[in-house]
Amino acid sequence: MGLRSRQKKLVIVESPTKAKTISNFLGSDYIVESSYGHVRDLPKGKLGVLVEENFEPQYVIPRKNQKTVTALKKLKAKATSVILATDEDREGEAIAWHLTQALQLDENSTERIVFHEITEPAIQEALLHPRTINSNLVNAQQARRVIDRLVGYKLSPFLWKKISRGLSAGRVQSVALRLIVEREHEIKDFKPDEYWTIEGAFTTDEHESFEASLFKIKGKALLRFDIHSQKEAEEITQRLPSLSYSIADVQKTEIKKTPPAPFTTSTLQQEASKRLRFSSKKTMMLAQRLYENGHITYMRTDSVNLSQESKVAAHRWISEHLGSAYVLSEGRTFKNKSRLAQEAHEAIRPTKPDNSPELFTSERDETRLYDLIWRRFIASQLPHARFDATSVDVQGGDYIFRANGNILIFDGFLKIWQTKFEERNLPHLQKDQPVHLDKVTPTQHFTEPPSRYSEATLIKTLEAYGIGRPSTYAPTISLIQTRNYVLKNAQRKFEPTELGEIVAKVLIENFADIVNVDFTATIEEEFDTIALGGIVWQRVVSDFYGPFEKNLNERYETVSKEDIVPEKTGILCELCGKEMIIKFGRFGKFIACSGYPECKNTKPAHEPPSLDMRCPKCNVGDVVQKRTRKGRIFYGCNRWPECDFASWKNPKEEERDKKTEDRKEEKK
DNA sequence: CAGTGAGCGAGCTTCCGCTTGACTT
Repeated sequence: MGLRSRQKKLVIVESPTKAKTISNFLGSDYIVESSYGHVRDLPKGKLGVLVEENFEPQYVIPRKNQKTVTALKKLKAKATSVILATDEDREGEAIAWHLTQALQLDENSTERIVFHEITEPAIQEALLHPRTINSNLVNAQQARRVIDRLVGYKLSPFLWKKISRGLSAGRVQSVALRLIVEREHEIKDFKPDEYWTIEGAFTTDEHESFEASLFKIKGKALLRFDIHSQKEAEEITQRLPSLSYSIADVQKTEIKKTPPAPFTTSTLQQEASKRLRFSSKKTMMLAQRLYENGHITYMRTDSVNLSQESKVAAHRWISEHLGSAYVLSEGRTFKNKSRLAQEAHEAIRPTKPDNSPELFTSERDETRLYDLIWRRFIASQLPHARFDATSVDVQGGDYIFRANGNILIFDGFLKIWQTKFEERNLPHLQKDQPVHLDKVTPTQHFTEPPSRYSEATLIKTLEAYGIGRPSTYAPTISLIQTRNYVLKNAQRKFEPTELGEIVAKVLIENFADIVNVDFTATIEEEFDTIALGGIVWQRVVSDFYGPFEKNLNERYETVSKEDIVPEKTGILCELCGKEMIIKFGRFGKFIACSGYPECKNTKPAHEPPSLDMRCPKCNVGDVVQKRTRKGRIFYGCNRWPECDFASWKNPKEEERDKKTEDRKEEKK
């Protein structure tokens, strides 16, 4: 036994599930183990970057990784050799390199293998062509890590000093916050613009009716604001009834709708939020369970690749259950959008496509998420949907109306993946056929402000800018909420808190180019140059840090706490007579006595919004709207703590509901 | 269901991106 185990080779990957899969392919000559992600990192308690010594990182093995490293060291001692088989990207290469350092392996001779899919032939093939660690790729990761550390650990203390302790800033979280804050400003500044549309109801001689919208006047297509007022709309509508109308043109085309790609982390989080109302955190927790129980492939991915086997399995399921009309002759392939997407990774899909959700029994939410993943995958291998689109122009004098018809002729992937679309039926119409205008309806519209970000749209936006990774979308969204920078309102949309507004303002005014959506994209280009061996990584860090540090030092001097949150109020303390001043805490501004700690008098800086009704409990105070620590709205008496009335429901609405109930009772 | 800050001065707060269990209430 001892002799046998000494002959084994140790293969290290990053996750235990991947280890198990590969172990099944490799048999008894190999032992496959997992590193559980990065084994070394910068220390949590200090900067950990020796800026003056060419940005030398001071890596440590965090306590929680000690056990893993000790175990791997033991296995290494018994093994004939070690093979590093982590992902073929920047982070994967760095994990491999940190392993050589933590396990005292020779980084220039330790075997490094990569594969483009986790199948037996692919892994056997990879074992035949080992390489060594690509230090350029490792260095690109070090630059990324060090810049993130410098930004985070230099900007956060600035906020502690100038605003309040415990705050944070970073390349990713601060841009997320900025997006939410700036969207709020756009909404606040929005001025609605009026415009009108004119609809006509037509009938044919055969008494078939249809609707069309005014589309052209004197050969000129109407733009959105061409009819800007009621007066303009009425001028047009007056002229229309007296004209005689006929069909000027009929165009028929076939429209194809292609199925969406199978899920990545980002699109899964978006759809689960939209369709199931799951937070990204909940989605990831459920997906992790599905993954660990072998039901789905890995849930942190930005790739839309599908293995050939999975396509074959989908093909089989489709032909058995949906019939030959739904079978594609060849599997459908999707292109990866993300520049950093990993060819070796797959989209999130069911591991056994035959396990359709009806057969699936487990916790309800888990099943619903599986159902979503399964449908999206099957749909991706179905034919496109086809529509007959008809466009009909109706002319009367100088005026042309247009009607659009849309009829589904083949549902294709829509059979499995339902999406909203409107079918609109038009009667059979021919060119030059006369029609009658029965009714003209002018409609007033107003442009609407952009909508606040939801989890879904925020993740979509961050991903589009290349900010954050599949493993960080959900944690980032949690972080800006636990920091009290943003809240989710009743519609599950993000609104900045007073604190979030102030933090964003300070960062934008003083560190504009860092909390910018383009910052990540710009440095990613630099990281690419490092990865190709075009520049040393410390040079990139130094070019960034020089100007950054200079600016930071200046801002420490020039930005005063008093400018950010002025303290003066002019109010005198009713307990001790000293002046009351504005203080800034975790929950925003509040008013406190300047005699602290002798006098601990405080009051809220903002009066809570009043419902303008008597407190139902004490009949003396007024009911006001307040928020709990977590941000949830509740209603209480303004005489608190003398009166302890509190309710989740709006007591005014409750009263009204009760009255209508009573009226119903009376009628009976 | 309803909060919050400083200090002799020590020690701490904080980033992003990999990956899962292991402290206890």
